[in-house]
Amino acid sequence: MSSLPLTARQERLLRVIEASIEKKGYVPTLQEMALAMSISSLQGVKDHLTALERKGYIRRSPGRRRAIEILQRVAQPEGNIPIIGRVAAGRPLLAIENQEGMLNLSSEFLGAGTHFALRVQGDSMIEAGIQEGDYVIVRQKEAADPGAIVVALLGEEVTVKRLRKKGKVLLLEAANPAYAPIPLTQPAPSPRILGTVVGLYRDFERKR
Amino acid sequence: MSSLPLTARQERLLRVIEASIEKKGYVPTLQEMALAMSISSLQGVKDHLTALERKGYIRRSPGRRRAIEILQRVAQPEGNIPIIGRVAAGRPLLAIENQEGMLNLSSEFLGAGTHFALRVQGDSMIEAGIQEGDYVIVRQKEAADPGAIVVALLGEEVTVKRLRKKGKVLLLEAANPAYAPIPLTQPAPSPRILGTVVGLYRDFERKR
DNA sequence: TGCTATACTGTATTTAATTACAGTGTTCGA
DNA sequence: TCGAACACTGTAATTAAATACAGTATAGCA
Repeated sequence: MSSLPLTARQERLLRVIEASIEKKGYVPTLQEMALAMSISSLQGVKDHLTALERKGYIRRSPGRRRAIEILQRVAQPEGNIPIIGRVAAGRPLLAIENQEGMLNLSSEFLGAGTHFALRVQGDSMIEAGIQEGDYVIVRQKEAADPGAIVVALLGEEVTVKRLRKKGKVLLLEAANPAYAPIPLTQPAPSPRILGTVVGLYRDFERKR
Repeated sequence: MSSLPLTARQERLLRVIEASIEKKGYVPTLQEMALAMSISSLQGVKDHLTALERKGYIRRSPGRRRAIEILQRVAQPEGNIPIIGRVAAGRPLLAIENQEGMLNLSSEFLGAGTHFALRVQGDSMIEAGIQEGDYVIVRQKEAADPGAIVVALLGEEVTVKRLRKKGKVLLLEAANPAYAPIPLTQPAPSPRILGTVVGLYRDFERKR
């Protein structure tokens, strides 16, 4: 499925075309592409298009105007949230190897920032209405306000907890009396906040 | 926001254009439109486009080729679920007047059928992890299997309940002991099943 | 050292696609 | 009954936009 790598300029052009389709709904002309790429000759653009076609990213119908079909996108469209499987220590959180799938949500519900989705394991947040198997939608950021539901990394494990302030210490508190609160300042596997939970999706059909 | 009504042919053409953009990623030519509409003259197509522009559904850049921007769609794209506000008796469920907004979800999570979303009011399903303010995603159908969570119309009111079979009678049962089960055969405001709940979305940020 | 890919400039040519013009017939409200 | 919107046919003219051709320059590989 994955094709030949693109050069910086080729990727840039593909992004220009994708942006026009996203925003306007139609493919830009070579002139418009040249303008967006700061290339003065159409041939320069055409060469890039030929390369993009050869590498399998687009398909053109020779002769026809503005007939460029995008076969493989480079920029993921707005509101497309990767579902993270295992969070492997060392590897960056949003590395492709971690991704299990995609969840699409209209951006009006999301707001700004980088988001990812995570499947909830265990029943530690059951009293907050978050069940095992639910997908939590997380906005990536290192800090959070007390009271917010956060996703934290504890060694190799990822947990969903509520952030609490008891006096001067910040705690990760489960919404289940069976679990003890964890102070953020805990040594050894020191907790690291990955982001705050901004949404939740539950699938009633394919839940095992 | 809502524009002038379209004639059957005008709506058909708009759907043809939308389909091409959805499938191919680019606007069809007048020739292609004429072929899809079974019109032999380009002028016929052009007349429809002029009408579509006058009515505010598309925007064209005169002279430029394939520069049609769709301002208002007729066919909602795959995975776009209308959020129903009040369900007014008499009016069809999915009438535009009822719609409060749109929720976009990738179709892999939805499956086939017509879907709509509904904001949950009250705490009758609290023990099933469905809270007030949550959006339930509903697949429209009149019947449902026992055990499924359904959306039912009770007179003027819409409720989310679990369908149960007690002996021979079907009951609408709340996941909250404060509410009594309602038999489906109840007279007067006879319950009508609108669909089954297939998903749930909770927004942690704009929840009042 | 020659070959190939990348990354362009600049002008000329061609044609896909829109636009223009001139009609026909129907329906429908004023 | 008359104008206006709708729903087309058919041909000719125009042009937006893709193609073609002729170059320049750099980097990397074998």
